[in-house]
Amino acid sequence: MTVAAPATMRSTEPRTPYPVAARELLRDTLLDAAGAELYERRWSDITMADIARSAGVSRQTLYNEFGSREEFAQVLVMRESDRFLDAVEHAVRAHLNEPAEALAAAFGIFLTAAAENPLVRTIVGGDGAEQLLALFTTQGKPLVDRATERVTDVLLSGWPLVARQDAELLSECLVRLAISYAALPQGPASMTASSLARLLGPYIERVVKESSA
Amino acid sequence: MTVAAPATMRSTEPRTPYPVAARELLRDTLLDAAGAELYERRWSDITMADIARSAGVSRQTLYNEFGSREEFAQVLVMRESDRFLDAVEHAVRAHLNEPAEALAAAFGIFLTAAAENPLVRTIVGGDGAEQLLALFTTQGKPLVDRATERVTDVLLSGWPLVARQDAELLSECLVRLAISYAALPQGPASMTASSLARLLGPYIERVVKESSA
DNA sequence: CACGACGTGTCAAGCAAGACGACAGAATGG
DNA sequence: CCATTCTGTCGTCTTGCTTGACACGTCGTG
Repeated sequence: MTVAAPATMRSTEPRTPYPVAARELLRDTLLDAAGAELYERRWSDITMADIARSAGVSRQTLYNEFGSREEFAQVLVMRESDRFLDAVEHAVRAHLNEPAEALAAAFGIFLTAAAENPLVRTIVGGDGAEQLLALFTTQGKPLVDRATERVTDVLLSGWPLVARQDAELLSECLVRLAISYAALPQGPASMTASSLARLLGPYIERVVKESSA
Repeated sequence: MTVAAPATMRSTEPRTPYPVAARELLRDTLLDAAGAELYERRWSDITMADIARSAGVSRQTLYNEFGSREEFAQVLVMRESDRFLDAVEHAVRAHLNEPAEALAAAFGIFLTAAAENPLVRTIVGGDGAEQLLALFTTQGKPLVDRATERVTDVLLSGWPLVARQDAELLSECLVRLAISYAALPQGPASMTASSLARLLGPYIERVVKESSA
């Protein structure tokens, strides 16, 4: 029962000053508003005015904060992908001893989550989300780069002896495969996950083994 | 694994508009700042300027938001007590079938949490917190009233047939006893809790029985 | 006792962020 | 082809936070 000393009261941790927190809150509120709208309408039917109103803010502030509809969508997608990466990271850390298992678990988690995620569903499933879809594919460089970087970091922190180049190659391919299967699923998530584990298992075993030799 | 659909994305729930959330955030940040300061210094050594600075805000906004040092302290204490009441509420709901047990559990939780809570510790333990102490006792009407009301609500929602008057009497006495034992502990928390359960058990059994008759 | 130092509470002026209204340009649909 | 609607931008107005100043009361010190 830790109600007695809430996290906000630990003196050692650096509490975020209000101005910073307020800005963060503003951006989050706007992104959340968009997310909520996406639950009901498709992206092409949601106007900037809708998002601003839904966040309780003027359209101008939305533009001040994000520049344009494009950029806003970019950030929205980015934030969502970060959440996926959190889950993936967690899954990998739970299987540090069996690399292939880690891969299967991470992919399983990812694909399951993706299948349920409303943002992903609206993109994959329906019309009117072409703009968003592009952010994962043709315009997806920022996303792929960032995701690759994060996955690389996870790999290197979990298996420090693996060569960075190997980790980067693996990460990028994983990210691309993840996006591909999220966009166009093939059979159940666990099946896909284990298939990929079989496919990439040998490579993983190899680089891990080499590193520990 | 619910990472896929974060709570902030449920369309049905009423998302809080930014202006409201920002205000809330401002107040919380200030209160948290005070809490953090209380970890290190005593209340009488903490200036309004300290709190404002620690929250990353000007002294004036602190005054705009809370009026005076007194009022600020009042709110601070109030918020903390609300957290305790959350814990108590939770404990009670876990023992809806055995009223006396519920009482013992709630008191046990409460006293244990109070003993560990930094705010309470600074008030009970040391000098320089007389102003805060007063808010629990001589100036404690708002706190006692509010706490009594909340406890009454919990009781009535758990045992709907109990007469409101009985619940109110019991609640007020419980609140007052809780404050008293928090301010001046007597032996271990569990001991005190069971003693009180023995003391008030008969009354509780009585009103519950009467109500179900 | 008088004095300076310090904290509270208040005020006015300055400034930055958001709200509001309006507009050009592009896309959409009747 | 015209009307509508949305995007993106601009200028003005309002609001809220900041800054600096000051009166007042309290405390510790010479």
